Amino acid sequence: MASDPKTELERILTEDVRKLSYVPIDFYVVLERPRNPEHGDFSSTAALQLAKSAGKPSRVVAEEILQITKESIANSGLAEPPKILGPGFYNLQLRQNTKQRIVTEILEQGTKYGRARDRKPDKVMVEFVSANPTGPLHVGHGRQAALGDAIAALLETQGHAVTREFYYNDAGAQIHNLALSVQARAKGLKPEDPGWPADGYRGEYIEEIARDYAAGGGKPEDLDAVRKFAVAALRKEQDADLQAFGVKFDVYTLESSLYTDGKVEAVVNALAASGKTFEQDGALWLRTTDYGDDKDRVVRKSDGSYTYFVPDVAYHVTKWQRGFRKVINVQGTDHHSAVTRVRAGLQALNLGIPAGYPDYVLHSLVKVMRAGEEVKISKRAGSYVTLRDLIDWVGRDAVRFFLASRRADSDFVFDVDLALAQTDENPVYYVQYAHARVCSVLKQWGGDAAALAGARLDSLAGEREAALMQRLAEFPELLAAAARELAPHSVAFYLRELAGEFHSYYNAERILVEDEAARTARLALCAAVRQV
RNA sequence: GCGCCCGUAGCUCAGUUGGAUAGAGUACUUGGCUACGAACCAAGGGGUCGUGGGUUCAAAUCCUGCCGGGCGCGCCA
Repeated sequence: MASDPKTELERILTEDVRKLSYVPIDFYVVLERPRNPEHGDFSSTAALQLAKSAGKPSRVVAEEILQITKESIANSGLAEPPKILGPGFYNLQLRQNTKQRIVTEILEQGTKYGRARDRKPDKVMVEFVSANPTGPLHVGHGRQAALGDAIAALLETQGHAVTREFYYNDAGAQIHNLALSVQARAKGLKPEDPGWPADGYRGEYIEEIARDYAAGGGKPEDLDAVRKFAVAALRKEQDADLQAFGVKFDVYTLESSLYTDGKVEAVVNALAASGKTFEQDGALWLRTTDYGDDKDRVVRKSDGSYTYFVPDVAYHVTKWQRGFRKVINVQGTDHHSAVTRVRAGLQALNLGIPAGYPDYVLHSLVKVMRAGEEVKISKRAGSYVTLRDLIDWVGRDAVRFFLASRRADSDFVFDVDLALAQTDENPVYYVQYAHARVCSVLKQWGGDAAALAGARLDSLAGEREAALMQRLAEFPELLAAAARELAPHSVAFYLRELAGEFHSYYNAERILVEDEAARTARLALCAAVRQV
């Protein structure tokens, strides 16, 4: 199985360069892609790195590298003779037919192109959204849904078996609060009235749920029935929102199940047995400071109940016990204090869980702008903008693309007017348009697209064609890096660039030219772009 | 006050084992449809990379002081 040109060239260069007396035996030559096309397709800064230990100017080292490698490069047939530029950059230009191979490869591999060939043994979980059923999903949940689903998909491209999981609190004080709020509404109270629950939810949806509850014959006095009805209604609404957003989960885990299954109690017992706990003021504490926390944490309160921290640790123990050796939690930065705490709890249990388990992708909150002002409320939820609002305003695809196309930890301003007024120039449509154009030109051509994999590609020698082919060749490496860094935004940027280079090519060159060989070669290139 | 994160073009943002002249989109100016989708393209102006030091062949990137912003600091969840 032939490796890609870059890997092959790195191997050849590394082998040769190590023959130089001053080069360490473990030195690797790494090829980078220069921004400036005049610097070739690949470059190495090996000479600059080695100059010091060699005791020679970097330019001299570069010349020596050039001499010792030029024969192997020529024999490989992959690249033109190397060149030295500037202070000692070693630059390689691929031969035309080396670049052209990528088009055939993409068309032969189809949907497999860019994906890892081998299955990874470790099961991976991505936990995201995990909204409590106390209200409609907000834009922050939307960002999590877009990020989490994209991260899961990225990990799948690398051969991992990925589980998408949603965890929610169905038993805590917030749920009780929800029940009291709906009950108050069912009794005819309004948020402004005396007797309204102290921290009650005030959104319009509370009134709707109360009305539906009464319409179904429910009695306001039966708080347990109110709670069940309200939770079911909100779960249903959240599920509908996620479906409208195109996100599906494999597993839902309820916090209450951790209590009923004895998982929470088991964790408390294990922590107490670990020797890492102590009693103070009638409460049981865990020395999380031993694991880098800034203060110790209460495990069991003086009234005998547990803090939220305990089921959280118990939940992550179940992830480990279910065989997930890699777990990614997508959460808002407002949860970052939980990171150290949860990891500390897991460490204290002595189960062999690594110190950095689980991974976290923390995202900043989304600020929604409309008519030049920040939108902080919505009709339905009251105190925040809902995911449903965004979908209704600008459409599902645009919202997903936007929310996943920014680094998670950057603050994000979502300007609704911009997305609305300039729908045509939205990046998602720009990328989709490139795909549509390829489909259209293939349709006009009317030939058998499957046969393009066998097309002769010699005529693909133009500058734009070379740029496109190189961009296409980067895709597998890009996917791997994006998966490794849990950074789906880099895929969005890549697609923007690929689409841009395609549009530029398409405008400059006619695809359906008279000459048959040139025509099929160009169509093959277009089809490869479409595939990626 | 302490901890984590952020500060790059008017605006929204890329730039991650430190590399060559810091890039896109948007907005603005100008040009391009009798040929494959103008939902597009081509060209132009726009920068003390918050700021002062340090590390080195090389710093937007690493270290550090300061300034500004976000989030978190409960026997809440």
